[in-house]
Amino acid sequence: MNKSLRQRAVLDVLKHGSVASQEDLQRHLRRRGFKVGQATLSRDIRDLNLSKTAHGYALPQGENGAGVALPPVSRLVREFVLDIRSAQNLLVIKTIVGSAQPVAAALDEADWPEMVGTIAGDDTILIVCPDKDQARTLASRIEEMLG
Amino acid sequence: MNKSLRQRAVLDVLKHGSVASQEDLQRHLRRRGFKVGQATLSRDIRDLNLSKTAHGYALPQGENGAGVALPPVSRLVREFVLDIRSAQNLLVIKTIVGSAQPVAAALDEADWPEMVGTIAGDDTILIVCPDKDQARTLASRIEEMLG
DNA sequence: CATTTTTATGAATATTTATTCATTATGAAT
DNA sequence: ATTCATAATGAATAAATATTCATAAAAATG
Repeated sequence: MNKSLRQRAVLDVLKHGSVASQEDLQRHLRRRGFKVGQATLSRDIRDLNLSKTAHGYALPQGENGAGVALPPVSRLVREFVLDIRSAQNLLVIKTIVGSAQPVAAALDEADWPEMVGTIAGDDTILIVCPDKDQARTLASRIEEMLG
Repeated sequence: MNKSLRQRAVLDVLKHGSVASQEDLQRHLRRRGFKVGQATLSRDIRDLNLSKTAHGYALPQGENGAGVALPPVSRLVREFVLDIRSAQNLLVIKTIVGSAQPVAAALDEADWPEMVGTIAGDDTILIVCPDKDQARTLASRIEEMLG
C-alpha cells in the first residue's frame, strides 16, 4: 500500500510511453513492481489530474510534469531512505527493499544541480555528483530530510 | 445529418459551460437543435481531439479553441447561406432554416474586426458592423465565399 | 440516370472507467 | 497496548464510452 511512490511511477510511465487504458497502465506498473487494482488507478488518475485523449492518458495541461498534488520528495525520503554515505563524488543511499527505483526516479525529477545521474537497484541508489564537494552538499541536504 | 455544424456546436458548448459526459453533451446539443446519438458524439470527440479530465471534457492542449480539424467558415457559408443584404451598418444574412444559430456562432468565432456582434434567429442572422463602409467590406467578403 | 463508393449514422454491444461497499491497514490519542 | 478515526484498497458492480454491424444518405463514376 504505497500511494506516493505509485503515483510518481504513474507520471513516470506517462512521460515515457503512451498509455491507452487503465489496464495498460496496470501492466506498466506491475513491471515496476506495483501491483494494484484498476479501481485504484482510476483514483490515482483523478488525483493526478490526468486527462484522457484519443491517444491515451496525458499529463495535466499547464502544470509541469510533476503535478501539483504530489507529496514532496522530502516526504519520500523520510519514509523510505535508511542511510546515506558519500564516497568521493558518489553517494550511496540505502532504502527499504523494493523502493530504490521509485525513490531514485523522484530524486531525478527534483532535478538538483548536484546530481549528474542515478542508478538504482532494489534497495540501493547510487548518485553520481560532479565532484566531492557537491556530493557532500547533496548528502547533507538529504540527511536533513530524514528529520 | 450535419457534421460540420454539429462539431462547431460541440466546441461552442465546451467554451461555455462544462460537460461531464457524452449524455450531458447530447442534452446541450439537443437544446441547440442537434439531435444525435451517443455513438456519434464519441466520434466527434475523437475527431475534435478533445480530452476528458476529472472535470469534464476539455479543448485540445496547445491548439486554440477552433481546433485544427475544422472545416473553414467559408465551407459553412457556401453550404448554408442563401443571401446577404446590407442596410446602413447592418448585414442581414438568410440561411436555410435551422442553420442561422450555428452559422452565426461560426462567424463569431472567425472574429473579424468588421463584426461588432450578431443575433441569429432560425433562418436569419443580423450582423452589426461599426459603420456602413465596414458592413460593405464584410458583405463582399462573405459574398465571395458563396462561390 | 444507374451503379458503385464513400460517408454518416444509430442500435446493440463490447470495452473501459467510476463508484459502492466492505475490509484492512495506518496513525493518533488516551 | 487498546481504542478510535482516517485513509487506502480490491471485488463487484454501475455508469460511461468506444466499436461493430447494418443501413441509409450523399457523392463520385461510368
